[in-house]
Amino acid sequence: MSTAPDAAVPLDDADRPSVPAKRIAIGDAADHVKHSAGQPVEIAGWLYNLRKSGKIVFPIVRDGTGLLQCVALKTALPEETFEALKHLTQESSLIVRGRLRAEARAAGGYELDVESVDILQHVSEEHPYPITPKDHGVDFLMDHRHLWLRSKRQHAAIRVRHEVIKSIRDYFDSNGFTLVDTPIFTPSACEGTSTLFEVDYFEDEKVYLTQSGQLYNEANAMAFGKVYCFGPTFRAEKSKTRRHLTEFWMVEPEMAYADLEDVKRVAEDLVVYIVGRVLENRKEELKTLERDTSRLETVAKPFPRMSYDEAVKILQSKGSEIQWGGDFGNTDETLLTEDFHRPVMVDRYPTEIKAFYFQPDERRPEVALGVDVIAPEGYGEIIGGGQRIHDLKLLEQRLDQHQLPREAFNWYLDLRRFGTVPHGGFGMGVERFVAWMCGLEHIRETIPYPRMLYRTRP
RNA sequence: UCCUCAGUAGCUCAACGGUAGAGCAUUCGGCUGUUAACCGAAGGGUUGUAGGUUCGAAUCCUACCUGAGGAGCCA
Repeated sequence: MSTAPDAAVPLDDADRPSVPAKRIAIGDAADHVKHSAGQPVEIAGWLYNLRKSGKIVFPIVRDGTGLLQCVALKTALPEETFEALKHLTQESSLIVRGRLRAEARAAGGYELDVESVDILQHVSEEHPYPITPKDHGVDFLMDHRHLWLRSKRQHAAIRVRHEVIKSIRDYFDSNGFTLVDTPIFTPSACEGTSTLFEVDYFEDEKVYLTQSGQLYNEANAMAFGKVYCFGPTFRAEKSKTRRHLTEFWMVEPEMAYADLEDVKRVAEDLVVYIVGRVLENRKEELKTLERDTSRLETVAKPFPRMSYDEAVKILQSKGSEIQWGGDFGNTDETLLTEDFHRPVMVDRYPTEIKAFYFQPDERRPEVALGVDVIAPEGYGEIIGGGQRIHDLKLLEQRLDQHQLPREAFNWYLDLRRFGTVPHGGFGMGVERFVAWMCGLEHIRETIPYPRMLYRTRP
């Protein structure tokens, strides 16, 4: 379709309305009724569902901004128009014209009295739209993800995602951060731990899809002071859980002249800001998703803070098998947050289980100045970050300990040779955040086209 | 990679060793206020694949394929 959104669609003369109708979005229905009630309007959309009863038909139209019930009366319309509407199939594309009014009996509160209709495409009866208003299984829905996005719940989740992303950008843009994007093709592992997707790069060369922009972020922070990058990230781990994707979006701020406490302050501030924006601007979507928003309204500063040492003690007292030195499993994370209605910040993890670039605590080198923010309600780690090593000697030592090739990190070591300063930052996973906002069981519904262990289509 | 569970009509499921069935979707008919509308009728099947047990297998057994959930790893 090359038709521009506002272009007029050719009409048969018989159907041409006597008064030109103004194209409006369903989302603006309330506004229209308030200010221009009685004026003819047209809605360009798709048939969501249709109920009929003899001489009256109720087509429900969606246009991407909402759903609108229309009413077509046999007595008020030409025979062909009424019959065409009566037999219209799900997801057929159409433009309806008529008068809009408030109507308590219609879902959404507004209703359009149909005066004329253009049907752009009547979906064939031989191959009807596969997603019916009844229940479907996950496998079937995932195979039809390109169509599933038209459904109410999926639509709502993606709009919440949009709000989360926009508020992340707004937060950093209005707090002195510069967007400096980092490459997606990278020559080697950023952290040396997770598995990477390997890509053929012309003749003889291999590159990898980025698993974090952090190392480049550190260079950018030394150039701009406060920066963030925001893009897709790839992990070739064979994780098969409801919290994992192989391709996901991550925002990573990095600040020069910053320590662990600065990192914690920004992380907390950011989370509170996003939650506030979602609650303010996505009420309808959260309602569609049946999200209990009281669990989000309690998200305010300050977040409970604890050290890794304390967290281990709490977990042990709650019956966890965890020993000092181990990383938290998903059940551990849920246990840690169950007494709070806010995200929990845990800092000073064992240096052993953290990436090579984490700054060890001067007084206790066995712990690193890293912090994780764990979301409540079992949504797990949404933020991980901390203070980076700024001392050249120490960083070289850590590279050796991790058996990482010094040569590949030479440019990274330059950052410690030329005006090194304490600095830090974190990464926040967008999809886990959105899953938490929406109260979703599975992360796959938070991204339009999820890429998972055994699913790369559509 | 490991463990557990599931594949029956386009979809969601039932039938659990003895004639494969219902709801939705589709088609036809009825209904002027429906809310996943309702009522009546019709069409629609190599029960994931291959083998085995049995007089008889959707059902029991074996292997494989596909999917889901969990573990580990992580955001």
